[in-house]
Amino acid sequence: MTSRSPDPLGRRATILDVAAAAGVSRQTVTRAMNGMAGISPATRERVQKLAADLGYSPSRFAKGLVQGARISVGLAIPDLTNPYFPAFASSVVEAATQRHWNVVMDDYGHGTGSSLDAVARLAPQVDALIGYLGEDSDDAQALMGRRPVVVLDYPVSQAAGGISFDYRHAARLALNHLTARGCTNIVYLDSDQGGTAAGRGAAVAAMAAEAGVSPTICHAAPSASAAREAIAVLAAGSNLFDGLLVFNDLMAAGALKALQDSGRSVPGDCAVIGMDGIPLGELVTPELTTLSLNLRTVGRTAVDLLEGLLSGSVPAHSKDASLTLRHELILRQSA
Amino acid sequence: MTSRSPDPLGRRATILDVAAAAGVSRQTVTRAMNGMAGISPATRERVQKLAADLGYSPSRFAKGLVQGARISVGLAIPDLTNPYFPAFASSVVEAATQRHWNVVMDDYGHGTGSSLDAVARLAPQVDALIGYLGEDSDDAQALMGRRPVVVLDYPVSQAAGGISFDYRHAARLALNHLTARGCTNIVYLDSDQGGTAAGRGAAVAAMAAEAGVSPTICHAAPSASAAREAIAVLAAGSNLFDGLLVFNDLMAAGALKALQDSGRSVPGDCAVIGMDGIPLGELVTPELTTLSLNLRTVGRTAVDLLEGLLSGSVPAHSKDASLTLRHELILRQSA
DNA sequence: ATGAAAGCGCTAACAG
DNA sequence: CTGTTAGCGCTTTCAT
Repeated sequence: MTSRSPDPLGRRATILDVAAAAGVSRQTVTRAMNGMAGISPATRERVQKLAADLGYSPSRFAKGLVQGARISVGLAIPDLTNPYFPAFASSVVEAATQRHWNVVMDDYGHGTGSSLDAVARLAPQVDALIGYLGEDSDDAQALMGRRPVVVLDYPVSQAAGGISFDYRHAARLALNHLTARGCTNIVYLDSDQGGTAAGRGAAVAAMAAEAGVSPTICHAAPSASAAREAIAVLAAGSNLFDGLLVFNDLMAAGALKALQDSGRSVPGDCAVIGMDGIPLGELVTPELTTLSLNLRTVGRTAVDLLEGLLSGSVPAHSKDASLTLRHELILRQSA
Repeated sequence: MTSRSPDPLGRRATILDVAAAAGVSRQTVTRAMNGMAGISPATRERVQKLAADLGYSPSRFAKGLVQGARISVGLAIPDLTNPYFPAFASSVVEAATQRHWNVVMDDYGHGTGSSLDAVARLAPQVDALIGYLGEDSDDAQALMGRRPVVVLDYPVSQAAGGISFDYRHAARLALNHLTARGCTNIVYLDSDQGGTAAGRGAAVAAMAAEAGVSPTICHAAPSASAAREAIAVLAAGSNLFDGLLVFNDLMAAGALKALQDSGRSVPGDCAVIGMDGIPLGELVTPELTTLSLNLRTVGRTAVDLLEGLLSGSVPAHSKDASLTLRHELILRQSA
């Protein structure tokens, strides 16, 4: 293998270097590299080999500048560590890939970052944005200018479009099921973080009022371990709750463990309902009854919406740019 | 808010449009947009407002071309749906973000795609690649030319660098633990897919031979449900295995469910050990004993290595570019 | 404080 | 089949 080893850091070879080495014009190099017509097989191969030897790869910037490159969408996600988000991300990536878009992923939960940091990082790199942006949604759209932002799980105001969830519907489903089961002492374990939490908590409160039940509300950080601890404390107390609705499936899984640790049987002593419908729910014991969202659908819907926004077939801020999806109650063992 | 609504699809506003609208030179616009010195506050604000109204955002290509943009690394992953990969991806994203790199994510498991398709999509977009590339590793490096590829869980040959796992060590740990527990009839549930599977399977076989045990080998697709089914079938048979080592934690979780369904207690009737150490293991019942990898470390190591490769401080193909990480046995309840 | 010129690396549109 | 010209949108000089 002939190859000088060029400093990895130093200037990369350009098309001109290859052209010079081959003694041809840069156009010929273009033709060789892109499999275009109008070049003799001999030159093509010679050029290609030379290019490989020189370690030449075309600058995506130059190429993008002249050709207008494929769309890249930024995906801003709070925490890849909560299985909900990869499941969602996965479907976004899939739908994007089908359209020959690429997705630049940013997880802002890790550092101390806010979602706005993520957007700031993403904004110069992408043509559009999908994300769980919460209260930063408006600022995010400002940073993106005219480029569309699709906000998940937060009311669209400045954002071009968004997807919300009908939490009142979900809460009604869960509460009805619990009361129909005979639960009289219900607790709702909420996330202690704003944004989404507000939406879900408020809906649960409203629907509880409507159903004439008054659940105990408690809070924990949105992780399995925090939920486990919170429920452990609660279960150790005198509260003999017999129904538990949890902010999300991950937390519900933690709650299940705590209940089990405390010797309460599920659903015998206490029925448990999660929210999200992630695959994890089928792996825990007892298997988790949950308000399920088809994550595949959510991701696909977000990308479809974005496509509409990008093409102009869906006007930004229009009614069609604001979608609402509904949860469905999946009965498994825990309730 | 003054704003003509420009066709979303049509040509985006350029710096020249803004300059014309403001009646200044493009240079002044640059200065206004980038907060540079040498411009009166008045003009700056006027230009900024105009830019916003026109929906102007600078072309990342033009900018990248002239400035040399931040590094983007491609991340090629087989299946975001297996919790192992998001956990890994998460740490890569974190480490990359700290370096002001961005990561373009591609999940090739979804479609019928091979990892090479993912690399082909990624190659024109990125400066470097990290991925679970298996047998496509060499071709991937070819597609990337001189740009470094860090391969995970597969021997480095053409790739610039890689991270492998010491499966013989892992297998020894597990087998020793199982035999020390008194297991005499051990089964190894392998993935039915090549690549990584080969490495793990071979290591288990080798270490079993060394330990003088001869496990039953069975195969399933690398998903919880496939594993569950495979173990259900096995458990229904006459094989009274008392130790089960599983290809990964996800499959182990499925196996646990199957054992439970079949009425065999874990670890009483059968001890179970998983591999990977994903958080899921703590949520299942009984909690999963596993050969754990610190995923956070794996991701960070991959990014560190890539940084070395990129800067030239670690020569491609060198000894230092080939790292090996070891699993650690975490004892929980299942074995 | 502002403007003019040059050029980043590539490909499209024409020559020849 | 190959080479020449132009120009993508931006920032860097270097003037003014």
